[in-house]
Amino acid sequence: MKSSDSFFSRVYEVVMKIPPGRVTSYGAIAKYLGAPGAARMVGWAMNQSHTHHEFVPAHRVVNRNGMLTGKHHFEGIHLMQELLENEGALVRENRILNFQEIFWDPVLELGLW
DNA sequence: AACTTGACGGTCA
DNA sequence: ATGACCGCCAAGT
Repeated sequence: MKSSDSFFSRVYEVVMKIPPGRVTSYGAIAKYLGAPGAARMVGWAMNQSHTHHEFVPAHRVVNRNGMLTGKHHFEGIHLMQELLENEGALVRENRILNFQEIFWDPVLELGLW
């Protein structure tokens, strides 16, 4: 276990709390974890998310513009989009059209302590 | 051991 | 509005 594992675990913990049909951003998670500016690390955590013992809905994490920047890391080039659409998100051209409506901010939903 | 590369995001010109 | 820069720091080369 490396020191970074705790950070990664916290990221997974938050991501797993995202309700189906809702999405959040890398930056929002980083901010919630008290590491504003470390959004890239959240992205890296998602990259490793498959190693976690529990299912991590990484498809519910997009960038701040609601764009599916991580779609290439899923098995199928369209898997991420399909998963989101199955949950009610409106996706078009790699972007979530109703991003504002379904955005789930951990700071607001879980509280910033 | 040094340098590059990111599933990012805010700031400044 | 657009684009360059910079901080973040783990992994890969």
